[in-house]
Amino acid sequence: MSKAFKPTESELEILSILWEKENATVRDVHNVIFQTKEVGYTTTLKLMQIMHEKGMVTRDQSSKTHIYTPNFEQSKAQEQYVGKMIKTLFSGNTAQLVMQALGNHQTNSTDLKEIKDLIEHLEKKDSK
Amino acid sequence: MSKAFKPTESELEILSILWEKENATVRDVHNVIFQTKEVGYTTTLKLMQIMHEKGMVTRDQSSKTHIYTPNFEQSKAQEQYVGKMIKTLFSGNTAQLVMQALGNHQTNSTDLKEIKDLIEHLEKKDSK
DNA sequence: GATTGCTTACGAATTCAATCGTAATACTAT
DNA sequence: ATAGTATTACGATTGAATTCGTAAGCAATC
Repeated sequence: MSKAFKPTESELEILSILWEKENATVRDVHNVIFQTKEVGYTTTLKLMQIMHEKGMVTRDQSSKTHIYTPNFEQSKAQEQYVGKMIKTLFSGNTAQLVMQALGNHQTNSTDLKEIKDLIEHLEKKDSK
Repeated sequence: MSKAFKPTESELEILSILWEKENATVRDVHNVIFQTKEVGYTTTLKLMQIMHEKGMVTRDQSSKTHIYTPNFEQSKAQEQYVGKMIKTLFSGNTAQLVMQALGNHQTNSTDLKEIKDLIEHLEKKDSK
């Protein structure tokens, strides 16, 4: 089993911004968070410092304004959370999660086709 | 927007058991939790009492041993968590979540067919 | 070279989740 | 009835997450 990766709510929010942007300064991150949450700059700073201590992010401090980079693959987090979600929220029923996701969230036709291809691939595998 | 529903880790675990069983006593819930987690009975009790205070569960206290029932639809929780997950873990890409789920978790052929039907239905809708 | 404005560093306070011990209460079987 | 067992109630503790205030450092500008 790979190392347990268990960011808190706030940490996950910051990570998601870092994943999106590849890397970012505290100011960058704070600006995004501040759009939806009234929170002080030093709060964001502190959180990111703690994340650094925990090894969740790397930081380049060569210039005065530090630049943070996520230290975990987004895909790892995805795997973990999807698994947990299927278990605790969908009683292990993967198909139900899939249907819920597709039913409630827009998906373009290219992506739909891609999913269909995957399913057909799985069906073949299944039958042999 | 419906009321914010934000159970803690432990509360979600308890809810998932209640959803599974329709309703349950503290003992029932504790037995399940205890299989994977060394935790005292009164801890589970306390958690469920707090959940009751918060209105997350209803309890029938007509007999000495109370019976708890979840006060939120599982489907509501699913909706909310799936939405949040797509946003923070998949940068809004629903298809990616679907592929991740299908790729990493067993799904039987009946379910696969059902998903395919849904997709075809969506494609029709899309094109008109 | 003073002033202004960001930035980091750090400590402290606050809040909250989780855990458990103990006591009171009800139920069961002897 | 009494002893034994299971349940609820409740308070207290612990540890972690979150928040922010203040100080100190650095850089650009007047």
